[in-house]
Amino acid sequence: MAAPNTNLQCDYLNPNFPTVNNDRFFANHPIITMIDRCSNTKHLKTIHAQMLRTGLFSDPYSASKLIQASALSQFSSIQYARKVFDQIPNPNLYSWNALIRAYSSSPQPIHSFLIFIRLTYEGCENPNKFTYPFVIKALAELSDLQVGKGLHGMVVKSGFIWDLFVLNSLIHFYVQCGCLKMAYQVFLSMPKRDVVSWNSMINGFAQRDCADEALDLFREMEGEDVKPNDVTMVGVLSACGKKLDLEFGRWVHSYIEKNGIRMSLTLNNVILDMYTKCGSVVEAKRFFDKMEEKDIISWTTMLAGYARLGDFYAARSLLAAMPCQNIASWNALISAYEQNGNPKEAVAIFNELQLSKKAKPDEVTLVSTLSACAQLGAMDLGGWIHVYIKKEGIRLNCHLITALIDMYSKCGDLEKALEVFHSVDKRDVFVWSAMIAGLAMHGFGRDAIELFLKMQEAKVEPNCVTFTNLLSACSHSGLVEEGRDFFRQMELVYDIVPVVKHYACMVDILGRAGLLEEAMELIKNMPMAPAASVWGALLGACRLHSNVDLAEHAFARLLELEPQNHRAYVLLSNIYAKSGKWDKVSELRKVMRDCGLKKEPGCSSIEVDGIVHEFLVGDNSHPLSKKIYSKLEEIAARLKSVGYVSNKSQLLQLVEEEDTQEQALYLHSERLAIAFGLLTMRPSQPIRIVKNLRVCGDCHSVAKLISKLYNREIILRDRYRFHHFKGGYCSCKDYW
DNA sequence: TTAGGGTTAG
Repeated sequence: MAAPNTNLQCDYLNPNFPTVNNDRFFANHPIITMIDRCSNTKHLKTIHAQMLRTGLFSDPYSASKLIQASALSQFSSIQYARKVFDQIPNPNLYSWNALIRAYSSSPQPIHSFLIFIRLTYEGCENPNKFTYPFVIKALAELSDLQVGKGLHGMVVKSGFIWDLFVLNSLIHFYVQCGCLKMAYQVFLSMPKRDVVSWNSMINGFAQRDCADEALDLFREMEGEDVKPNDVTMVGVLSACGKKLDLEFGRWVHSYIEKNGIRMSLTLNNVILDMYTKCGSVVEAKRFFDKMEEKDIISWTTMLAGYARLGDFYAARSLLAAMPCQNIASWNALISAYEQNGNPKEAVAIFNELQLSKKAKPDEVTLVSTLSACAQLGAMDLGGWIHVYIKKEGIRLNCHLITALIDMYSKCGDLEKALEVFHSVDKRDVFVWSAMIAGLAMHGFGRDAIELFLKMQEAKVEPNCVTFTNLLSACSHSGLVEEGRDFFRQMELVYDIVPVVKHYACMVDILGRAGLLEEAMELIKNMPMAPAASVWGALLGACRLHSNVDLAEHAFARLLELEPQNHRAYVLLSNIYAKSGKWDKVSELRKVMRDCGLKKEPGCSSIEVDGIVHEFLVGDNSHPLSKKIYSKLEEIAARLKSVGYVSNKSQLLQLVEEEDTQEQALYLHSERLAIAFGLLTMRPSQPIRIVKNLRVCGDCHSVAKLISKLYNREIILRDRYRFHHFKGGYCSCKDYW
């Protein structure tokens, strides 16, 4: 490169030199033309130095060229660009825009907005059509709806509201903030839409679980004079994946090939993802093998496909075969295990990851593992993760907060759950709903309702999950009138149409309270077909209130939907037993035997020093088995000494929990777990037990007595709720 | 005639 002509310095400093009104006066200056040919930071710094020496840097146009290269080129550095910018005496609008743009896609988009604010105060020109798209993009990154709406207002006032780029950025912004209605409103308001407008809207719908709307929009787009491109197809395929619509997905795949749409790596990955999500792992693998270029996302997508289907062997092999792993690859495996009902394996993979140090756990890893802990009732590990989060300074996002609240609630430590809830200042609908669910499952119905009111004060809109949790709170606490009110308000006040789940909750509330006729009336008037859960709730209520006729009806309907539902048989059999219809009991058992139906074996787990111990009914496989059984005998003797007589009717019934034909009551799994807890845990530690089935009446009475006789707190989670046994009482007030 | 917006895995 030739040395720059330093003589120019004299010209520029010469008072007779023409005044620079034309911004582009130095456009052809040798130093400035060098900027365009510059290919690395070192060279750019040399040019910068020359510009300072020659005084060229004081020329706004020349400075803006330098800003452009430092902020937006391939070798750009936002820190350097900022330094340059801060030295410019009078930056022109181009320089402001370049910096706003660079920050908008940087890790700190907030600076984009801060510079924009400075521009409005200090700039010698007003923001233009190139300014708004980037500052709006920054606000989209920040998901700051309030500020973004303000900018939308500024755009309207400034007259740039009809600029295609500005409108497209607004669509994207509203989508990012989850305001699909506003995004669509902007979309509809556009006099002209280009492919980016359509893409933003289609992808917005696809991302926000409105797959049908996304696909409808794609069909509409086909009727317009805008050709879809690879980005369009990414949105369309992601909608297919969400809808599990394999047939349409295949059609889209061939559409892409027929129309010669550019096959980007992203598009390839999304096709792969669509096949795995729609359950066609064979087509996915075929496609994967044919892909010429694969990145870590391709590998992880394929791995997640196997894992979701439960083919953990194939998933693990793929993890081993990957050219490089990252935390996402491990997350795919952990979350698949966790969501497939294998929480123990999920925890095992998490431990393996920690030992191997092949990747560092991130928020997703921790959320999945916390959820596995919640399922297992593994509070030691859950608490350890909480400490890890604090120690590593990991930012608590709403996902993590929700997972922590859920973990502590389901592990029986409601106080810790509440502590987490109160310690944060940002709570979304999931955080509130998780806390409501926590209070509900521990029997604090009134507190759950109170929290719901606070949620409204905080201006957080409830969703359908919030109402499921609220109704379940009413059900566990026997709050019939409140339940009826919430059920009515859902649609009227909150515009949330009740789904089957809500009806099942409502049947449960009415049924438990003995309002069986009203429950039946509700079922008759349901706008959709009653699902098994609805009949199950009614059947449960019939057991509580010994209504044989209605039970037989509910049983028949339930079996039409789920012929293999063994719990239904057990429930009906118990209803017969309670009414002394022993012939019916044996008849039902014969049917069960003939159909090869076996009841799920009762299983209770207890975590001691970070290790989860599992006990099956009548289990003697535990290394401390002998000690456990002698402890049980000691317990039985102490119970007898205070006049306790076991509930024989529980023995005669085919109890929902265990087959008492084979096992005496004191072999119920929760009793083994309690005995083990008494043996191994410090007296100050509450005994926390997780059971897969509902606790039986006799074990419930025994647990109450043990809590008094041994002065121990026992916290038992069964299939439906929590029981806190303390001083001879249970938190459920025997209403469960 | 110095310039821009939209996309995928967990």
